[in-house]
Amino acid sequence: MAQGDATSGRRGATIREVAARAGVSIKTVSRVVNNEPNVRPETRERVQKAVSDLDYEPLPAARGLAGRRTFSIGLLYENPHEFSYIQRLLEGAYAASEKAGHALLLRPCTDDLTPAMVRQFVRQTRVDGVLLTAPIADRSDVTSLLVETGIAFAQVSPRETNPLWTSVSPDDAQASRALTEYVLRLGHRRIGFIKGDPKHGASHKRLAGHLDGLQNHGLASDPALIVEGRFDFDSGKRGLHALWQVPDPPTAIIACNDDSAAGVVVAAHERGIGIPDTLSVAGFDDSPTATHTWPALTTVRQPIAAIAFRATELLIANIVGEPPRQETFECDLVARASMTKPARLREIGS
Amino acid sequence: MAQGDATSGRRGATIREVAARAGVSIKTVSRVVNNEPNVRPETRERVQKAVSDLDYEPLPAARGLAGRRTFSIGLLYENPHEFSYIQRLLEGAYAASEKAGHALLLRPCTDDLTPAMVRQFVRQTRVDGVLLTAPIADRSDVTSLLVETGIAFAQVSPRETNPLWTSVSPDDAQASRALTEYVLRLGHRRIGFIKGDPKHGASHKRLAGHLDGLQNHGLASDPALIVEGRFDFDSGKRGLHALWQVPDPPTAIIACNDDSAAGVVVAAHERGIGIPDTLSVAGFDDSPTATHTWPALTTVRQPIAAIAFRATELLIANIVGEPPRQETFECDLVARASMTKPARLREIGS
DNA sequence: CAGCATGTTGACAACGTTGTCATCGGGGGC
DNA sequence: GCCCCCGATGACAACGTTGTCAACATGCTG
Repeated sequence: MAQGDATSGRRGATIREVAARAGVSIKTVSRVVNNEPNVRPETRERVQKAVSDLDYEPLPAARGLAGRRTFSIGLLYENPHEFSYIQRLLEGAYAASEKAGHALLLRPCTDDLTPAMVRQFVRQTRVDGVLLTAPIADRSDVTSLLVETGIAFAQVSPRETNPLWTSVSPDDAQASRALTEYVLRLGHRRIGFIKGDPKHGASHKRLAGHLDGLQNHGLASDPALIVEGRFDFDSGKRGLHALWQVPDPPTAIIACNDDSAAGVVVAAHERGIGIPDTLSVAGFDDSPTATHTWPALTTVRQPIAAIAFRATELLIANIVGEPPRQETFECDLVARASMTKPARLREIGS
Repeated sequence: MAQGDATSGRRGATIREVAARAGVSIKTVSRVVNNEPNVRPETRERVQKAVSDLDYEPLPAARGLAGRRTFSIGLLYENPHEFSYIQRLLEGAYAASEKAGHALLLRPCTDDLTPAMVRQFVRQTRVDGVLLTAPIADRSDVTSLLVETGIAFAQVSPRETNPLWTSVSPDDAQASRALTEYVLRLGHRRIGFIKGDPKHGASHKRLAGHLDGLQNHGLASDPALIVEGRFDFDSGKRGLHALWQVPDPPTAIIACNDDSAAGVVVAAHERGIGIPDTLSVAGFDDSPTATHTWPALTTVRQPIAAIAFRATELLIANIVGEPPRQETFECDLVARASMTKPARLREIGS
């Protein structure tokens, strides 16, 4: 099977030829190919041999026409700030699709996405289901449309889960709490926080986790230390400027993703603020950016490829009748040079 | 899913219903929908009205089965170092696919891609054609396979063009020459060059353009100033270390992409080399990285979304019988803070 | 005015698979 | 020993569209 097939590579074998070679009806071939029950093991084996002998591959168009399934799923995503995020997501989604023999259809979106556009995509492609990635996963007009039209879907990193819908998310709140507690353990007491894009559920969860972490250590949060952001580099720069104007400024800043953390680092350089000497910085996502800043960023690694893989698996399972599930993945703290003990503690030794 | 009940609008109109409403045969509807000639304008209009009244959308599966086309194209790409590159490429390819009413099927690849894998992808999905992005565009085993099996394809940024094949590329050599001449005009005479991944045609073209630029100014290239690289951040760091060991080190470094240029910048910081005071740096691609380093990178903007858009258009045109074409896009120099005149010239004024 | 090319339209047969239902046998309950 | 049930298999009709080819109308040529 390593070399080009002996049969004319032009047109593939049909189910009829397989059936003839195995000495069974086409229906039986169909059963074997689709892993249906009620086929004698001996027959199944014979058919499988014929299939591989002829290098038979069922024609998706014919399957789609005769059955109801197209064996393809759509992936809706909004052009994100961190390109590596969507890239790893695609990787995971593709791997799961391929494993299940499904095609992955792309549908890049912008923030002016309307339900009508989703409807057209679905009607045009006839995908069996769609993967909704954040922040589209939280568009209730989109989910309503899909529920109404009976199209299966799975949410990746939605803000809220719904027991009737399939969803897979990182445990953002927990990860953020752990990061905050790590910062506190290093000795920081004034911690700035730059929020993420409010459209993304992750932004809210990360803030909530941060506040939890502070509370766990008996600290009240200072509203002046929490500033707006939108997940982009400039947000980080603006965030630093805002936080540096606060009387008694922070000794550490947590930004809601690596891009904005990189913005903090660069803005700090521009103002001559030493990192991590004067200011420690951390981000989220462990994107390439995290290791390309100087110094490299302490961050939280999010297994987004695994999350997308699982979401795709669950989506396909749901399409074939499994009940919806909601799952959560743990994230890991990645300590790097951008964050150390505060100067106060370093000076007095320890 | 258990919700098989056909609520309103679940199932779209068929060509038969459209034909009945317009008072014509299904074949005529087919002609109108496919923009075929030989339909009276009056009839065409009547059919179009029926189509929009019923919100008719032809079923791809049925079209694929009856005709030969699936109205879908595959996109093969290798997980790149610069994620934004592939992201913008997807954007362009999607836009063109959508405009032409085609679906875009994703096929992420790794560097262990074999022709057999491509073959399986094509046979499984039955795409009408594939878009080969660099460096896969240069895999002669892959192009041979596609030629043999008669699958249309278009190359994005191949190393060499072939008059028989469709390809679209940036004018890397010209852009690189322009960048080098820009650096020379600033007054630099010792220019380091960090090569890109040799698998990519762009790497070779950028080097060639650089050498051309030097030659145009009557300068010989110093082999010690040209070092290996692979388009990644670490290449840039290694490149700086290597170039800094050269007696009479460069006052400017051109890296073959922004990621490796960012590596140069960070490595320089680590060694206390001031940028751009002591060393000027430039990259290629104008990725987000270019504005996220400190200082921001002088670079060459490559209109990759437009390139992908055009490649997709040409691919689809080729599928319907147009002859192959080879096109080139110009690139723009983007000057930023990472590159200035050499210190030598700044000190003596001007 | 006959004859012929050309434009417009429709009837019908594919296309390759799955869904439905019928058929055939054999094993177990009574 | 009879009957029923169920597992295994196949015949055949969809599924919704396009390709082929024939039929008919129209306008132009000679």
